[in-house]
Amino acid sequence: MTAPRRRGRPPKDADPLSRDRILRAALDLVDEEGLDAVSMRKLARRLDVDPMSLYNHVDGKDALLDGIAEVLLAAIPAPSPGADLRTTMAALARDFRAAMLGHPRAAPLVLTRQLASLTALAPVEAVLAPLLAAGYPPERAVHGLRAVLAFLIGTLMREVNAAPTFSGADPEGHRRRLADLEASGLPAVVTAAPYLAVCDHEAEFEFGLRILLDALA
Amino acid sequence: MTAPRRRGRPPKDADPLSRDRILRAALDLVDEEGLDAVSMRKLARRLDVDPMSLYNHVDGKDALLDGIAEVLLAAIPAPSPGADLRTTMAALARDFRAAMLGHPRAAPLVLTRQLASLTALAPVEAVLAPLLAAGYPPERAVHGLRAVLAFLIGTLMREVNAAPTFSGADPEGHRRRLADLEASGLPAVVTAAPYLAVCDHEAEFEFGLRILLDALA
DNA sequence: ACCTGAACACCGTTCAAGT
DNA sequence: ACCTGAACACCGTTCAAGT
Repeated sequence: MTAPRRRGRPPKDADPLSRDRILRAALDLVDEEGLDAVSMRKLARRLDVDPMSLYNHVDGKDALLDGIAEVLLAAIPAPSPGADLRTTMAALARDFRAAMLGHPRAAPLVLTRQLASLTALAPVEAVLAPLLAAGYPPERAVHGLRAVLAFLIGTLMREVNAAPTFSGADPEGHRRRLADLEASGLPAVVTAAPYLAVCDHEAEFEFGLRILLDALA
Repeated sequence: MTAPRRRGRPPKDADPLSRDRILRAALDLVDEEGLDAVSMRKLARRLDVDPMSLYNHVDGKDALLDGIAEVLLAAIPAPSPGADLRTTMAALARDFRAAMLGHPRAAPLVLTRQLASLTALAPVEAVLAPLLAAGYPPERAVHGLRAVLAFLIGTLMREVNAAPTFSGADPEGHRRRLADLEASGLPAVVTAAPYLAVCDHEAEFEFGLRILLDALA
């Protein structure tokens, strides 16, 4: 059995606390138990530390959540410059999506919050450069960038919030949804019911990305 | 001074509690103090009622938030059927946006949560009908619907989260953002800096909507 | 500089008791 | 059927006390 913690600094054998270690533990916590389960106290318990110790490295709960979002954003690989618009944009969009799907329960933190926006300047450069090279006036290039970003955020929000059943094989749920749609009596809804009752997120993502890139090219 | 509340049913002169009255008070609370400020106890205080009384009409805090989202969705006017795709879709998108901007602090509830999806079948019909009439196969019509919806959600999420300053006239913040962008040294970012430093949400919305409708027409 | 514990002002919700 | 209050198991954060 371990001796009870005394006051003051911890024995030197304990791993020192650090912002980095805290953020990694927080992301683990979100992955395992979801966003609502995050609390300073529970996180401290996981790190075997007093709750107030966290405040030496993180500015409070809100800053902690911002920090998790940053960790997620940092996982997006750097864009390789120089390719044409379609290639660059599609690669960035797919990498962004992959990063979010790697941590679906934490993803709303980056999709929902006001990103400091300066943290993500490299991808912005990677997208704007080919747009400008293609002769877009800067104002229109920014519009294009923002339209694609909005689509990305909306698609991913749907994807990470969707019940895991909605996409995959849950025959019972699927049958019930289909029946509900067909019972609506609305003609176009009834016609499209088989496609409304399921959602292949990958296909939706690729479809939307394609028509947006078509529109910009 | 008012006599203290006794146990049991309230005196007959008090407005009876009801799901509807609770949801309206909750929406007011969100509008005034933001989503984080919503608590069952504070809401009960506003209604001059014991916190536990709310549970007779609402299934708990999560159901309360769902209820607020439904109220917001219900504020979208019914689509007028029969017009062509572009007219219908643009009208629906603008009405949806207007409803969210009417309650920007509550909007994330409908943008973020898994809508029961069956509550909003009328707009789905209104969008699918002209797509099918234009000869779209049902599967592609559903793709189109979902792409536009994703764009809408992403745009509105940015809009309701953005600092009010980012769009309007805050010369100091604007100057600082512009300086930061120009200091990045990234050539495309520097070129587009004047447009990256501000965001006219209305213009972004109309631009994205236009290119999506172009792509679908 | 960093860690700790007690304390304060809150939460959501269960449950038994009222009318 | 509906409302109430006490109680339980939690929160985030301030502040003084430790080393």
